[in-house]
Amino acid sequence: MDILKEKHIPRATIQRLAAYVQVLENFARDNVEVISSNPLALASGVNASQVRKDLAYFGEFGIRGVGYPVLSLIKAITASLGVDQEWRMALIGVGNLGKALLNHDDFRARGFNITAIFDCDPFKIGEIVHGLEVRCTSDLPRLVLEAGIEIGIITTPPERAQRAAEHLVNAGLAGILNFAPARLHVPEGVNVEYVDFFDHLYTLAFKHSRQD
Amino acid sequence: MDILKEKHIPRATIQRLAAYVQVLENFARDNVEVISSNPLALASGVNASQVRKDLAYFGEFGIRGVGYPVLSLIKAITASLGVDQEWRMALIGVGNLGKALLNHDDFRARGFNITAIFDCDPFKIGEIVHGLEVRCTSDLPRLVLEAGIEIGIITTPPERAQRAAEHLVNAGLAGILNFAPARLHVPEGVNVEYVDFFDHLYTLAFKHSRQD
DNA sequence: TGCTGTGAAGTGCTTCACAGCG
DNA sequence: CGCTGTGAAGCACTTCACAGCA
Repeated sequence: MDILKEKHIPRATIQRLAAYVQVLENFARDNVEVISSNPLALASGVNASQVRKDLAYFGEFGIRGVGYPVLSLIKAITASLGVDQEWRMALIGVGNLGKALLNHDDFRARGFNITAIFDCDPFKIGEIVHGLEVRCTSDLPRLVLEAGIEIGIITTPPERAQRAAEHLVNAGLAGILNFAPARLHVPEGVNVEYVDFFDHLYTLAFKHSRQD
Repeated sequence: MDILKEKHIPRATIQRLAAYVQVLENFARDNVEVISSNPLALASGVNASQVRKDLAYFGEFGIRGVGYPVLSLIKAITASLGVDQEWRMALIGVGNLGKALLNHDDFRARGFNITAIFDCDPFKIGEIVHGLEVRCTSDLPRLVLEAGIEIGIITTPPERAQRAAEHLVNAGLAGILNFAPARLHVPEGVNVEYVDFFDHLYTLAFKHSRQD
């Protein structure tokens, strides 16, 4: 593939690549050295052509007649997505969910570090959670610059989510992971990802209602 | 629309309906009584035709020349999705994330109740978390029947997620919300929804890498 | 020979454009 | 007149089918 031609990559492809990494890591743990698109597709729950097309967006990682070397494929995918480097994140909203995410070691293990935490509740400011001091959101711009933060996480109640987003945008962040059940309005160029448990619960409830 | 004709409804539509409910609840809070597809679309971040088409899958809820009555539209959507009733859920894996979800009052507020919790760590069994006793997974089938549980939540580490899924399927559950970073293999007819934080983080990282 | 990489065909979701109704 | 509801057109993603290479 022409490396100069920045082809559009479907959002669904990115999501599947994340899944491939998961299953490839399992194969690697079981000392599988080479895998072809078929078993990889089976384990990921998708079509084999889909796997090949997804991977081909980023380069030619396979060996014809053989398959894909597992370890180098993991590296190729993570490098293509830009997740082979460290990412620093700020979290706004140190409630139950925020605290759980701070204790969730998987983030750090995959290179996503929460390095600063914020809350606008004066009773929380100064508290130490998981080794980090809770700061006032007014300190955000300074800390973003000092700590090289690139992604913001919102774990506030829904009614405070929009304000939190504005704080993050004003501090210069262009990527937001929103756990609050609210739609955010942000300027062009700022990316928001919604982690919405109710999306998923509603889907399950709907399918359950229909099946019986 | 013909109520007898069970048209296929796109998965994306269900997700958007969950978003519409969120923004409609905000409008209701601000005492907006009627809303047309345009502002609803704007607030939800989608196209106005999309809104109308999504709603039309389930019936004719609008008044031509006027718009949609906010309160009755919320009721119509939740009823269509089957989320106007109580849903009972079992949770497997009482770690940090599991405990955070137990403390997350929004679930209960929207009719999704976690009524039984399980872990296979013998040190955790018997512990009381958020008013519920941690049980051994061997008790699952009995409690599912007794408590009328319909949805299972997996918050175990990834290597135990598949076993947890098998416990849930064996107990007769057909809906699983999986928070573990692992793909699950389940029989036909069982629905799995993946809440994968890394999906979203990878997407943000990828877009960020490309934009600069 | 076997499996990748990829144009072409197929499918399904989204957007348009307007008829229809309050 | 304004906004909904909807067939038709457009667009994007998925799957097929096979050429091409190890």
